[in-house]
Amino acid sequence: MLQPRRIAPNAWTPIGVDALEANALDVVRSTDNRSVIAGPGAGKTELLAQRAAYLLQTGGSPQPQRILAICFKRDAATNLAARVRSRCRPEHAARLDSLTFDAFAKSIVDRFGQALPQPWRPTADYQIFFTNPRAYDDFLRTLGNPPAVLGTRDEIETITSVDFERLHLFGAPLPEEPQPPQTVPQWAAARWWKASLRGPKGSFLSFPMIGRLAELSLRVNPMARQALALTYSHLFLDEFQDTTQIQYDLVKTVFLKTSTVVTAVGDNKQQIMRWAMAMDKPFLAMEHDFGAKRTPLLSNYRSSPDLVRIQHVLAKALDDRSVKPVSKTKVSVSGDCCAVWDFSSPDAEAKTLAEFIQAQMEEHGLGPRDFVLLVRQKAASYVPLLSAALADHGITLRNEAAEIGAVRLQELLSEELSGSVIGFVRVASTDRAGQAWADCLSALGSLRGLPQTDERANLRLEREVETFAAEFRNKYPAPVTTSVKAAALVSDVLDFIGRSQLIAASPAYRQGDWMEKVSKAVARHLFESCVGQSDWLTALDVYEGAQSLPLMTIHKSKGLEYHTVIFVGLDDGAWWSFADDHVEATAGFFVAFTRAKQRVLFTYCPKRGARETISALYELLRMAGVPIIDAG
DNA sequence: GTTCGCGCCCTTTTT
DNA sequence: GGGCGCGAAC
Repeated sequence: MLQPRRIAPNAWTPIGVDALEANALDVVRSTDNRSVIAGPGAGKTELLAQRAAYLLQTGGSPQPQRILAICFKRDAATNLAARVRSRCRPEHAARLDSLTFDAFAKSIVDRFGQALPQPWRPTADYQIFFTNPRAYDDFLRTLGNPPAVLGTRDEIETITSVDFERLHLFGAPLPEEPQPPQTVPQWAAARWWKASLRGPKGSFLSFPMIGRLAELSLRVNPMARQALALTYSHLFLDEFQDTTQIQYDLVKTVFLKTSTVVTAVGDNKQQIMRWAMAMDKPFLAMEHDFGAKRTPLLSNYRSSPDLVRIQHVLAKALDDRSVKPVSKTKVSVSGDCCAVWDFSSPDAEAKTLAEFIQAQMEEHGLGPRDFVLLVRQKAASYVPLLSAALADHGITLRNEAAEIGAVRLQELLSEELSGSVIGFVRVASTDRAGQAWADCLSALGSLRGLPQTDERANLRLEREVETFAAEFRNKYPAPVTTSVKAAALVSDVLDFIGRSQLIAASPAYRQGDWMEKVSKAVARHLFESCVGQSDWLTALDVYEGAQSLPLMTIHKSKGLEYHTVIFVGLDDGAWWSFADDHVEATAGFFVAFTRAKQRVLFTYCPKRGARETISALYELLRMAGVPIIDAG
């Protein structure tokens, strides 16, 4: 369905959905800054997708201006871009830049970083590293004595890695001219910056550092700043509750007091990244600084009315002013939509759950991907018992966080390299007219930088792929049987695509040995997925987990939805952190609960811990009328 | 070799 | 809060 080139604003209607609630439509058509606070299932990403379509199709974002959408996670950025592509003409969709915060900040440093004041200027070929608290501890420990006028070595010992990162390294925007340190922590922070910017092998930067450098490089470069603000008529900020001070300062420097219209969406009740430097009250800051008008969304398109009622009890505990959303779906299950199941042993628990899931799949015509097993932490430790019991009922369990060599399964699947290899295996084993061919050709075309209009080049490419597919079928007629063969397959595909093309499309592969690590992980996971499979398409299903029941942590489940959520282990053991920060832990509980469309089950087993520390969570469930059932 | 005690890790995104 | 690894002490 090709959308028209231009639609009059008053003739525009939402695309691909039945309707949008009044407030959502108001935000879609808004011309002022907005902060959209909306609970789970309210359609926040969908709202942004519709707004992008509206602005692009009605000329609200006039040519040649663009829309900048900044998300927190890669998959969210990809997802938003895909939704807009499916609703708009290609030339419209191409005017949306959907990026992660880190990619946005890096692009600024790459463009304007060489114009930074000399003391802050990184080398042009800077490398990226990922921080962990240990890195700060190690750095502080190996630091020499501070200048005597500032203090002593002992003072360094008292700096915690959290304070060092949040307060001393990134607590405030960088000054144009580095100031002489007045305190020992300031001296240590200055040493960190210097060591990172002026290393023997060039600069080594982390993303928080890149964020701060990006902000400074625009602050000292008004021309660049203005050019950027003029490029973007509109700015979208997704998952705004997770915004860090560094990211917010960057947004302010670029877009404050410009004509760019800002739309920030998120949900304070789902703020579970505070320990990762998320701001305290980002929406209040946005409303204060940008004069953003708060617009709540009041519908829940995900969960049944029964679940929404219970969700509201939890929501009240997180924010006593929260308003109960209106459920837009119907109940489709019988029995309790939510219950706590008590078990005498993890063994009994695994058996009962496996039986229940199989029965539910049959009763409601569901697949394994309609269910999720959620845990608070250490997913791998739950795997042995559960996967054995599930296997007895013909269900395969998949730990989404399992490590395949250096790469986590969930990340592996979103890697360009993995997608390419899988794409070629699919092409070689499916009909020439199928979707796989079209996807593969367009992906390869853009990797090689072929313009879509160059018919001759595209035809040549098509013939090249046909030849390669024929060779491939010859060499790998059936799923690979050895890990050596799997590695050879991956290598063959990479040779055909061209490693340098892949690197150009995904700069991350230039970094260190990341490409090597991902290739190895793809080969290993491919080999493991082929075991016992007689045809390629089934093996690919195993690779992608299309027929497996997912197991993951709450954090991983954010943004996802399932027919039935089974939370395993509602006990003090898994929720040890509840005592430290019960607000963030309750937000985690809320995120877990709100993934469900129809049913939420919690399991408890005394062997794993008491339920004293988290009695507040049980009290919330009791208040909502959720029964505790002795399940065996 | 075994045992004790201490400290650390749990939840994570990002080119 | 509990489990694990590591080094010291026996």
